[in-house]
Amino acid sequence: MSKNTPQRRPYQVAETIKCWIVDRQLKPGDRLPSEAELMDTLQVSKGTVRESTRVLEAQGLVETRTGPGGGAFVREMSDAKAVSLLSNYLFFKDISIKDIYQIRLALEPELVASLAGNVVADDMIRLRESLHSYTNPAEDSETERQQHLDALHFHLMLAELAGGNQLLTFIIRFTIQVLTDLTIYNRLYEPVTYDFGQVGCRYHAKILDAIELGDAESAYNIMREHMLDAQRVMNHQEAQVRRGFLPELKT
Amino acid sequence: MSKNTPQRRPYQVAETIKCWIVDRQLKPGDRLPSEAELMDTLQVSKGTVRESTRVLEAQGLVETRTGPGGGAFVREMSDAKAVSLLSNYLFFKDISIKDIYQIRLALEPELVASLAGNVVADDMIRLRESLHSYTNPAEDSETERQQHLDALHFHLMLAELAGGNQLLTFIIRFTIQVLTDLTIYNRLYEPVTYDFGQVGCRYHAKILDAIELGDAESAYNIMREHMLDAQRVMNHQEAQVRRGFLPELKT
DNA sequence: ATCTATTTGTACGTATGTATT
DNA sequence: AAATACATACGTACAAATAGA
Repeated sequence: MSKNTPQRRPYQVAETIKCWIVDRQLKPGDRLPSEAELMDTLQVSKGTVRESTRVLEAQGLVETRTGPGGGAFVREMSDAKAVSLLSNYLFFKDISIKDIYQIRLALEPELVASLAGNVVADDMIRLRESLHSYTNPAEDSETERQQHLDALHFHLMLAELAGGNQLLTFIIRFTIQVLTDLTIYNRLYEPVTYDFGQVGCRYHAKILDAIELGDAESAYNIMREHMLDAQRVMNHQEAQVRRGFLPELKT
Repeated sequence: MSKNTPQRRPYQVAETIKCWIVDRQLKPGDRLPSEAELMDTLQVSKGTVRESTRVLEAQGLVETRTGPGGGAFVREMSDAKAVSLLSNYLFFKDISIKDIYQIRLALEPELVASLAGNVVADDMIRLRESLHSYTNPAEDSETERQQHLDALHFHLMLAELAGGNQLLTFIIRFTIQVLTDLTIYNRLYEPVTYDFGQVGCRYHAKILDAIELGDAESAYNIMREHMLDAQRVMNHQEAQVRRGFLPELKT
């Protein structure tokens, strides 16, 4: 143990604080010691303390506020931050549209099956209303694009309702985020030889019916068909996922 | 836009550097400007530059080396880092064993189906050999535990082979990592009323056969049965996933 | 509304450690 | 072995934000 890891101080400090969070069972909102206190108890300089809090902040574990009563506070990582960090992981890897659809094909049927019979009336209404946006054919390509986004948003709403499995929700959210970004920036889905809005709407309506009836199997099967359908069209899309970082959000 | 975001300088700098990476198409290994250069061109102090570097490092985008020719270098985020960041996201969320298995049930059949007929002989041999570890019943509980870990590792090996879809690989890797940690720390799978090693081995062997034959459908079905089987046992495991952070690795 | 106290945020100077040449 | 080039760490001073009197 002589020539040990030359681990930098800021990371030692960050690890120490993570241990505190675990051991003392700190909850989101709990305050960490002030910079001055940390400097004192850990015997490090101000700069080092600040670098460690930046690390924890970047990892989504804390947020900092200025002023009296300010400081670093434990925080539950936001969905957006998690999505952003995962796209950093994929930045140098080539993810294709096909890859995204392979995952959607596997997960979304499972999702709606677990949703069947477990959606409150209020949410059912919201879901049904969202379909209006793309029941009718689009007139221009701009509203067409908007319809695609709304259709994607429908899947997002479904994912959000699966409070039961938050990891599942997150993964689906991520895939949809990728497709949404593509639709916005790259004008995916064009040229349209296939009416996504119309066909999608029919599938979505049938899925909602099955969910409302509590028919998990039907919901599963219809969603699987829907995804297979989309996948077939998408297989011609060889486009690689855009290389870019998601902006750091202020939330 | 008057009272705009009071975004902190280190984050502005980090964003700027991210833009450089995108615009100049920097690759892993490429060097960023030195601290002194950054101070000069961005007109910020040393402390600010260092804080931004820590942020990028924490997000897995760069690594830093000391000495001449040292500095900050673009880096492809390691798998371990990505797993670690995602578990930060889930830290305050309650993920159960059931949740993990719901995802495995959906994804792993899809995985082996895409693997069918696409595994080179060399890898097939490695896979087959790994089965030896748990073909025979364990004598003591310690080797039993090791068998479970080896069986999980088998699934990990499968995931690694799916070079085609790296997002899929990552997600599966993550679920297996969670279960591995649980087996190590929490002594999951005990008491054993069901012989995981034996049953698992039979499934694994059959899956390998199907993969070798290029029979995607069989591979899919067998894996699905395997997962359903495991899920049934696991549904009694109400254990929540351990709260803890993965250690920052030096790699 | 103004002041004041608290706490983070930024800048700058200096010294030390580390690896390459 | 020595000089060089770079990150790492420390300390201080001051600016900015915010809550409370």
